[in-house]
Amino acid sequence: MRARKSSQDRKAEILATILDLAFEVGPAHVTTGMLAGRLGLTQPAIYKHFPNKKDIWHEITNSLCARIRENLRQGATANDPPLAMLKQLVLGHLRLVTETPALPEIIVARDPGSDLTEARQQIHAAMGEFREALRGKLSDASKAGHLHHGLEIGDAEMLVFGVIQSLVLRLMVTRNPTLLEQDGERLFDLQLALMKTEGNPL
Amino acid sequence: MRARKSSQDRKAEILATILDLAFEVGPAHVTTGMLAGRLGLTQPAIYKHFPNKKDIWHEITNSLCARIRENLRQGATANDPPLAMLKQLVLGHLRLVTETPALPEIIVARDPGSDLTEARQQIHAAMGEFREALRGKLSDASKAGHLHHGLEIGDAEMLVFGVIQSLVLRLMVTRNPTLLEQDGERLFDLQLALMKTEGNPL
DNA sequence: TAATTTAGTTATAGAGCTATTACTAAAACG
DNA sequence: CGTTTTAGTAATAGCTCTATAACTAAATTA
Repeated sequence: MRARKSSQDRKAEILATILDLAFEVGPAHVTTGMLAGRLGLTQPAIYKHFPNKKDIWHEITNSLCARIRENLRQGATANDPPLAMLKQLVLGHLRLVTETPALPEIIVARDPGSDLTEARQQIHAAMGEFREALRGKLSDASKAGHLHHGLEIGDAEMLVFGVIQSLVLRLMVTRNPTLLEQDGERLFDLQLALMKTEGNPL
Repeated sequence: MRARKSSQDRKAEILATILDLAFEVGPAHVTTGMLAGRLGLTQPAIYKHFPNKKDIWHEITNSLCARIRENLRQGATANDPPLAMLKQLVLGHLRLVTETPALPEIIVARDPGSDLTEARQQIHAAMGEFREALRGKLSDASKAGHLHHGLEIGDAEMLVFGVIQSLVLRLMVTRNPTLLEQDGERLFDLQLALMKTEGNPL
């Protein structure tokens, strides 16, 4: 019986650790035993802080969705030109993924039980709002004449989202989050330069 | 004791079914029981055809890698202009994913045991060759002056791969492979039009 | 047609995971 | 300081999954 911590501290530790483990072994394969082991506890100790595993994911979900939407609000309130706000949205999201590389793992996770089903659905919903926000900024930019006319907004959104996806898949394969933001900014600027009205930008 | 089939037929059935299930529930969550159930057999029947689960994935891996590389060769042998060959590579890969939507699931799968580890590694290797091939075609096109000079080949590769990734993630979220090829061709053409030397292409 | 092979069955060992129960001792509180 | 609360433990029930063993009957082969 060692190192007894306050419930609040321990809960926070558990939530942070489940995200670490989710990135390492995949969200669906994080066990209560692993979680406890990493915290130097026995497996049933987890159940002093959460009634069941699903509820741990529930809190993770709320926190991640909140952070996705926080980024969304930042992009929405500023009064910059639409393409600057678009860049803020994209780089903000890449920063979130860099800080929490478990996020894309959760997005593509499959789970046998229903522990992660709610998490996945909620995060998909928040990501849907993110894509809507991208679309909104692209639409504003297009109306302001900043993009090639004839460029469909839906297609532009797919291309911009593709920049993010390309980087995120590389993260999932290499397990290395460090290059995301750096390469992200360069690629985003490039993709946008290609979509802008003014001629040869390179 | 019903419907006894030849070993060859049954093996093929098992391989086809594990891919179906991998798309439905995720590769790591396909159980021998599920597999047998879908084929109208009992769970241990699977072990009359494969010594263990890992070996089923091993055969799946070989078959998928072969198909990835087959597409690669088609793109390599033709004598078309480099950007036409690039398009062939990309659309060929999207066709493969449409026919076998479990492929991206395997690429991002995490498994607790080591059943899928080899599969994932081998497929990552084949996908690395695919990206190398994209890079090669883009390099040829660039040298022939078909692309904006100043466009880094590595960046161009990320953007083209991003088109694929954007579509693949949508597939994983919507579970609907039907739109891949159709939208794929349009988005690829668009991305390439933006990267081409000749001015405003829209 | 009789003997052999083998695709299939039932039963079960053994491992890992979630969650509960009963107990223990460190904090918090009066 | 004594009582209460609660973060922790050990033990274990119950479930699911992989794989093996022993057996059975449908095909194949002699």
